[in-house]
Amino acid sequence: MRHADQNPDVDQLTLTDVLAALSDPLRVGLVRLLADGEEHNFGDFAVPVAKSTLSHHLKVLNTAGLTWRREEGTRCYIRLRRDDVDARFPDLLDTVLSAADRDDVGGHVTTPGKPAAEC
Amino acid sequence: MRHADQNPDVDQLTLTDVLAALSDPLRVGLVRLLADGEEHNFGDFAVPVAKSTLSHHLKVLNTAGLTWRREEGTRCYIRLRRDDVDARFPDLLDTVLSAADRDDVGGHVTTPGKPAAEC
DNA sequence: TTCGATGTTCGCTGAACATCGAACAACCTA
DNA sequence: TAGGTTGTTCGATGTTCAGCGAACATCGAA
Repeated sequence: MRHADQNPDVDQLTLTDVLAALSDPLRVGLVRLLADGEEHNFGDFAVPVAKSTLSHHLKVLNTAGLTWRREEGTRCYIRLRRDDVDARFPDLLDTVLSAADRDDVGGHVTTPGKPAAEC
Repeated sequence: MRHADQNPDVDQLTLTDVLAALSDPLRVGLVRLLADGEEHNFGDFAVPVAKSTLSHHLKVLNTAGLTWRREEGTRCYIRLRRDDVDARFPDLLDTVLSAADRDDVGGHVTTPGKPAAEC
């Protein structure tokens, strides 16, 4: 269940890798969901692709340094690496997320039932 | 000398296309040079690739909506579409250019002799 | 131990992309 | 008219990428 090179070091992040990771609508949709700051796992993403494809996209986000992942038993929890990305590329994530929200980029990425939370 | 679909309309620009165009170090280098706001042509770019490759990259930037091009005789003048991009995706270009400057992304893209200008 | 849930990895495919050199078109100039 | 300059387009080549299903590993629960 482990990736070869997970959670790269902050100073290994490159601008072009981050931009490449964000140049796919599905991945932008994932990042928008992750932008709540919470930890998520696969079940939290309702995407119109096979689970192997979802795994691939989440791996791209992780190796680009956009997400942090942590394993617990058979689940892996994923969270946006906002502070690290902000430290490395100030304002980039905010700017992209704002634009993505305005245009609803990756809007086909939703959450399933998600029981209204806050309880 | 004409491209099929040049200078796309402002509201045709998509976030992911722009980010994809900016996910290549060479193209980021070109954009950094273009960030002076001036018009440039091929001769202004000293890049370590064949001229057909340079043509390709400039076309990618143009179809993504990042540059404006204008033909005059046998030369084509290229300029950054900063106002349009800013209108469509506020702060994005500034943010990316700042990060690119800090990391010197695309630093291998330079200007040749460039006779000190301002005369 | 057996089953279900959760993700990863492994081929595999078709599409897209970066790169080159060569050929071409358009224009300017001598 | 003959060259030279400027940039585009056209194969060709090799790489990367998105996508799938199938197989696998791991864990918790029955």
